[in-house]
Amino acid sequence: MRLSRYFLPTLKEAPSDAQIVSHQLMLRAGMIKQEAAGIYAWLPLGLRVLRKVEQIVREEMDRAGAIELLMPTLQLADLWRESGRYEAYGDEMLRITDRHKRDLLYGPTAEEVVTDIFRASVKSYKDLPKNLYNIQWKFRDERRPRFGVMRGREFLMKDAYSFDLDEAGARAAYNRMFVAYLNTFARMGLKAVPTRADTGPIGGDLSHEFIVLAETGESQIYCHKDLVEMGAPGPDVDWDGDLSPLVEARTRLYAAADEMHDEAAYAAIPEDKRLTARGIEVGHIFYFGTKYSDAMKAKVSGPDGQDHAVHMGSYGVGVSRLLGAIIEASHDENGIIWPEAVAPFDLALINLRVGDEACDAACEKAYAAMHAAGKSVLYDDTSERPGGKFATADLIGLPWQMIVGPKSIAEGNVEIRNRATGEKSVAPLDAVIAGLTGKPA
RNA sequence: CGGGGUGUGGCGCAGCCUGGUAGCGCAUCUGGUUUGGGACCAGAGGGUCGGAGGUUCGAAUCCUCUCGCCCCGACCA
Repeated sequence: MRLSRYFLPTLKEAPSDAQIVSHQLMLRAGMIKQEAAGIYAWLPLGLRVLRKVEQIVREEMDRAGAIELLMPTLQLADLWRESGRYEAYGDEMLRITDRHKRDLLYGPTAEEVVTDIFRASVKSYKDLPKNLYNIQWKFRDERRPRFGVMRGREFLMKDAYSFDLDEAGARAAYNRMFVAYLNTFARMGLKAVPTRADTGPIGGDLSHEFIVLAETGESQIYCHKDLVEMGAPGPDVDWDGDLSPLVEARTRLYAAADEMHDEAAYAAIPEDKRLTARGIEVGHIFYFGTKYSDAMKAKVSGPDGQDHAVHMGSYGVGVSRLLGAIIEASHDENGIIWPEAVAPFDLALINLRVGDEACDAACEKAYAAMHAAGKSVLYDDTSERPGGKFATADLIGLPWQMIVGPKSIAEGNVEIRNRATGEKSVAPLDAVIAGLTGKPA
């Protein structure tokens, strides 16, 4: 993409509304524009990142055996009356009436809809287990939206729902999601700590929040240090096998947010292994038994010939929130530093002297070569001055910057700079292209 | 929802206390000089001061109401 033709409204100063660094940087980098409290338009650069994050979530869900569908944003109130949540949900639910005076709502979550879909066709235990998910916009009319996309009213969420014949099956489904979440966040360059969470009226040990460590996070967490560095199991696990050892290796170590904190258990951790930190909740998984299947009569025939209410779990990832979390975890005083997996473009190609024959030719060559190799490039072909170009490139945080100027190109060289490390080197154009594309010069 | 702020050109702000018809920086446009880390000179455009009502000869400024947005608190992907 040529910057001269792109839509990238960057800001030198952050709007005073933005209080935390990720919000400020998203606005300054031209990723989002606020339309109302907690409601944002996704500008081209922001949308590219959102799509990348979404795709990673999708791939990891698919790998774990979940099946994607897409449920509507507008749901029927009657379905929620059936589950008993229509009145209970309160003011956070955006209620809408259509021209026929029928009560609708903008879905804050989708247990009712997915249960309705499930019960309409699944009648036998032989069709289990199933895990259905979608990545769809949600709306929760928060009392106080804040921090940009971290707590928007409208937000993009991946929500998955598992259906099993019994608790043992549900536990296996839970473990698959647990491992999938570890892999998902790791791919985005995040260290997400699974912390025990409140299971509500269901009880038991099957609810975890995944918290990304970041100084500006909203949650205070207490955990065993080893948990942070334990890493993710990776894709090559036996998804149909017993994943509990992987899960237990992590749940065995203490980790809790302040509302679940147990000071005595924390004190039992060796002192040099204790970690208290701030964090951002990016995922939440839980098992809720037959709460909805009972209320909504989602039953299957079991091997015993009897009807059984299915055991369900739900698994959420705040996709749009993840962008904020990634930036909170990865930025410096100059701007965003995107992990390669989610960067909106692979390379910032900076032409320091647009109109100079040698500079233009070198940039065009690099631009074409990168595209031929399947890499995405944001080519700054504007007549902006060098200082501004560098500032913009740092602000939007692409992993690599190739700097083409008249001084170095006279010797056939360009500069290549890594945004994260700041390391620079000067080398012949072809060698730099080869390094970036993985193809020999 | 309780408490506290705030609203003046695209962004950041001053002016308000003590009423006299709107200003600064950045950005934008034109011309020129420049060009390796947010240039310089000259010129230009852009604001019914969130909205409504009131006081007054006169309101960005004072009063009333209202809307938006932000922060702190209790809840959440």
